[in-house]
Amino acid sequence: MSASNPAEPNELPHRYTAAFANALEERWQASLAHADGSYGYRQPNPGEPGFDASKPKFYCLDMFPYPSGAGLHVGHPEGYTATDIICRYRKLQGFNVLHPMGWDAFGLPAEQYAIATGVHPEVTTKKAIDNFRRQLRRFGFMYDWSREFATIDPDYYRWTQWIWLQAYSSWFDPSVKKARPIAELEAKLAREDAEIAVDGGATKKWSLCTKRERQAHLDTFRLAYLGTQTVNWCPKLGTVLANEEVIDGRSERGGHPVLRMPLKQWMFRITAYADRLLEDLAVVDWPEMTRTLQTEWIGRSEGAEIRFTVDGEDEPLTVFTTRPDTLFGATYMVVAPEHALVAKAVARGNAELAKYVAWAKNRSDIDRQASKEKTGCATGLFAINPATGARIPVWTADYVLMGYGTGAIMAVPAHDERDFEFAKAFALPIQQVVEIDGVPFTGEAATSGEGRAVHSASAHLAIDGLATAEAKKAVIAWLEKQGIGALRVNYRLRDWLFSRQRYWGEPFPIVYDADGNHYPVSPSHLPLVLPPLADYSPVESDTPQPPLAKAREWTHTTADAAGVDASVLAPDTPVVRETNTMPGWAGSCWYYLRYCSPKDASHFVSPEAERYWMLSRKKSAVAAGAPAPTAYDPATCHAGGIDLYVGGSEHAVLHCLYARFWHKILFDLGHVSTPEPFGKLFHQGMITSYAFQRADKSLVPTDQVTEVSEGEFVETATGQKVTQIVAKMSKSLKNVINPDDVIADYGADTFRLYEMYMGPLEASKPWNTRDIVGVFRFLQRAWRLAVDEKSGAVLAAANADAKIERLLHRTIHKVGEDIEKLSFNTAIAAMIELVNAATRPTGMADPTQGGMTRDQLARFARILWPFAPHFADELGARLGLHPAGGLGFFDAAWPTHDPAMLVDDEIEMPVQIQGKIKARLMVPAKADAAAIEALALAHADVVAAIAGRPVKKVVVVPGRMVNIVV
RNA sequence: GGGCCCGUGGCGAAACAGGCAGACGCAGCGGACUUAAAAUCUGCGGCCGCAAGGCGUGUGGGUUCGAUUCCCACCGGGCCCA
Repeated sequence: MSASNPAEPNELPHRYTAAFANALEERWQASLAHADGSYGYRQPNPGEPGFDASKPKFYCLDMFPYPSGAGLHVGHPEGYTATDIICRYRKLQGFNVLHPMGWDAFGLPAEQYAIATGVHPEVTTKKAIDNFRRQLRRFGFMYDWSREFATIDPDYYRWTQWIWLQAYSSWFDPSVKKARPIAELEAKLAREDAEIAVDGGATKKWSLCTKRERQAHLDTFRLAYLGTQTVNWCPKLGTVLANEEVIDGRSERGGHPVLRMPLKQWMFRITAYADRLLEDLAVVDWPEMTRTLQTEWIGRSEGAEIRFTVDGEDEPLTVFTTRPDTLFGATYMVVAPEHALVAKAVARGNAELAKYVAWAKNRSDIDRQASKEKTGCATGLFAINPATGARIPVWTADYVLMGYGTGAIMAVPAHDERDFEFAKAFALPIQQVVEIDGVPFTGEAATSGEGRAVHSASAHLAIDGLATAEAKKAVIAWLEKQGIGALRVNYRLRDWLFSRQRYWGEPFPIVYDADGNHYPVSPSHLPLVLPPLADYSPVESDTPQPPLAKAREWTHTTADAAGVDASVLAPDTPVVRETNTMPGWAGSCWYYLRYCSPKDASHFVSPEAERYWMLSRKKSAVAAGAPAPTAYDPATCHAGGIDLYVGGSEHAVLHCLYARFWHKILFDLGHVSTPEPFGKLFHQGMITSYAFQRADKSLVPTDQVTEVSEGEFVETATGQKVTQIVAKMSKSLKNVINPDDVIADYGADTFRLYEMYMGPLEASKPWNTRDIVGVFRFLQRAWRLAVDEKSGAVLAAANADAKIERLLHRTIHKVGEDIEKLSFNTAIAAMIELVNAATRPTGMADPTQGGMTRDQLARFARILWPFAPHFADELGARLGLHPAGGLGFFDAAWPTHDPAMLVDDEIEMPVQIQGKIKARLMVPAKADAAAIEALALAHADVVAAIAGRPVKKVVVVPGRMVNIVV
C-alpha cells in the first residue's frame, strides 16, 4: 500500500488510500461519542423517549466473546460483521433493532494468570475488555453500547445467582412436565400427609416428620440439588479435571496422579427436561446439524429396566437394556467397578477383585471406553436369568460405566460387540437369540441389528419367531407381569455438574450449618460478591479444597450476616459459605435476556422489555396484520424470541443446550414469555489460514517457508519442497492474522468487506492476505466514481444512463435478497459489477458524461452502507444527504426498486441439439413455447446441425433453453 | 466401526427449484496512458488441439430430452458419536 514518492507533492490528496480510509473511519466513529460520555447508537425500549411502537422489532445477537488478553482474533469479526450487515439492513427497512454486545468474563485464563502473578483476575479481565471494546468499536459495529455489561459485574451476576436460587427453590412436576415452586410440593405433601422416605430406608407420615426430615425429602426434588458425582481430583494441582484432561490416570498437564473420587457437588436436574429439550428442537429454525447433535447428546433410548435376583443378596441387580428381546441370550452380567454390589463382594475379602477395582476406578471414562483390550474380574456372585432360570456369573469390568443407565448390564455376547469381545476374552458362554436376515450367526463375531427371536423359549416365556419390535413388547409385558421389570426410557444426557473448585466464578448463594445442612441466601441479599484473595493458587490436598476456602473471614459467618432469612435459620447460627463457584457456562445461560433491560435494578429482566424483544410473530401472523403480541400464543408466535443468533458451532451442544434448559425453567415459573430462547441460529464458519507440510506430513511455520515460484514452496533452511495446506490459525504455525494490522493497512470497511467476500458465511475458509486488495480496489473505484481525487469535489454524471439505472435497480433488489439469505459474498459481487459497469474510462474529457448521477450515487451509498458504513456515510455526507459527523444513514430508508426494471424485453436463449449447445437465439421475453420452438427450428445454425435428420422431440423451457432431440 | 457434511480453473468462489458450468475477486498474460515505473483504464483467460472439433464440476455406474444439482457404489477431506 505504498503511497506515491513522499518527496513529491501528493497530487491526489482525496484518493481513497489506507490512510484516508483510516482517517475518515475514525472521524465517523468519533462522532458516536456523546456529550454524556456514552457511545454509539441507541435503541430505546418500549416506554422510553424516542421509542416508535409502530415499527416491527428485530433482536439479533452475537455470541459474546471471552475477552482474552490476546485481543480479537479474525474469527470474531466474521460473525459480528454478518450481524452488523443484517441489523443495518433491518434498520433501513424500518425495524427497531436490538443488537447488543457484552463480555463472557469469568473463566480460567484470568484465574491462571492470577495464580502466576497474584494480580486479581478482575484487573486483567477489565483490561482485556477495554481492549476488546476498542477493537470492536474500530470495526464500526452498530452495537447499542448503552446495554453493554460483563458477566463479572455484580449487578449482573446478582441475577445469575437469583436464577440459580429459582432452580434451587423449584422441582419438576412430572404430571404437568414443568417446573413448579418447591413450596407447592411442600404444601401438597402436607395436604396429603404423604408417606415419605426418611433416613435408613423407612417411611413416615409427613405430619410425623421432623423439620429436618421434611427438608431432606424436599432436597431430593430440587432442580438445583446437591448430588454426589465421581470426579477426577488431582491433589497436586488442587483441582478437578475434565475427563479429557486425564490420560492413563494422570493429569495431562504435569503428569500428576489423578484420583477418581465421589464428591458432593451442586447439580442441575437437566435430565428432567430431556424430553422437552428434545421435542422443542422441532419448533426452532436451527441448522439441521446442530439439532442432530443435540438430539444425539440427549440420547433418548427406549428399553427396559430388568431386576435380576442375585444369589445370597436381598437387593436385586437392576439393569437397563435397549434390547429386552435378547434376554434369553444374557449369559452373564457386568457391573461397573464403582457399583455397590462390587463393594460388597470386596468387603467379603476378594483380594483379586479389590485389586482390579482399585486399578479400574482411576481410569478415566474415555480411557475405559476407548481401550480395545477388555479387562474384568469375576465377583464370585451369580444372578438368575429370569427367562431361562439359568445361574449366570456377575462380572465387573471397566467398560461398563456407573454414570450410564444403572451401572450394570446384562451381557448378550452373541449380539453386542463389546460383550462378545469380553466373552471371548474370559471364555464365557455365547448364545444366539436373534436371527438377522442376510447376516448368519457363525460364532466368530457378534451380529447386531433387528431380526427374529430364536432359541428364546422356556417354561416361563416363549418369543421364538417374533420380530425384534414385537419381541421387545412381549418381554416387557412379561417382565411387568412378573413384577421384575418395566418399560423405561433412558438418556445419555446426565445431570449437569454445576460446581467448580475455582475462584473466578459466581459464588453460590448458599450456606451450611454445623451439621452440613444447606440454606439459601435470601434474594434480597444478592449479589453475594466474590471476595478478593491474597493468594489465588489452588490448595494441594487429598480432599478437594476450593480456593475460596482460604477467605476464612468470608466463609465463616452467621446466618444473619450471610443474608439467610430468619424464618429459615436463626440469625445467630454460625454458618459456612459454599466455597465452590459456578462454571463458565452460568453467565452465558441468560445474558440475552439481560440485554433487554440491562439496568433494571429490581428484575433480572423487565417484563415489558422482555415481552417486546423476545416475542416474535410468525410470518403468517405478520402477513395477516396481527399486532405485536403481548403474550405467548403458539398460533401466532414463534417458539423462540431471538430473531437471529450467530456464533460458532463449537457451542452448538453445551451452551445452546444449557441456555435452553435455564430458559425453560424461567418459562415454567412465568418469568419469560417464550418456551425457547433462540428462534433462529446460525453458525459462521471458521477462518483458517495456510500452513506448510513436509513430505512426512509434519508442519512448517509460515515464516520458515519461501515461495520459489507460483504455488511452489520450499522450506527456507533446507530447500526441501513443502506443500501448502489449510490449517487452523495457531501461534506455533505463525499464521495468525491480527485485525489491528489489517485495519491499519486497509481500513475497517475493507476488512469487513473482505471477510464477507471470502465465501459463504457458514463455510470454513482460508484467510489469504493477497486477496484483500480486491475489495479495497472496489472501494477505491467506487470512491472515484463519486469524488474527484484531486479536488475532493463530488463528481457525478450529468444525466442518468439508462443501462446503469436498470443495473442499479437490479443491484438494489439482489443485495436486499442476498442479505436476507445471509449470502453476503454474492451481494458484494453484485455491487462490484455495478461499480465496474459505471466506472469511467481513464482520462475522460468530460467526466460528467460518465459514472452515476448524484441520485444514483445516493441510492448506491445506502445499499453499501450495511457492508462499509464509514465509506457510505462519508459519501452520503459529501452528497449532502446528512451532516458530516453524526448518525449518517442510521435513520435513512432502504432504496426502492422498480420490479419492471428487473425484466428484459428480449433475452438470449441457447438452443441445444442432443443436449449440446449449437446456437444462441434472441427471443422476446414474453414469447411462448410454440413461438420459441418455431424460431429455434428456423435458425440457420440449428438447421445445419440437424442436417436433415427427423426431429423426434423439442423441449422448450421459456426463458431458459431449447433442446432438440433428433 | 456408526451417523452427518463436503469434493467445481493456479487460488477464494458463483450457478433460482434438474436447464448456457466457472459470475465476482486474487494471481497470470497482453494493450492503452507514461521518458520509465507505479497507479489507472482496457482486453484475454477450464483443459487438449494449428483448426474443425473433442473433453471437462473427485472416480465409476444409473435415472432424464438435459445432471455440479437426483440415486447407487467407491476414493479423498472434515465434523460428531463410539
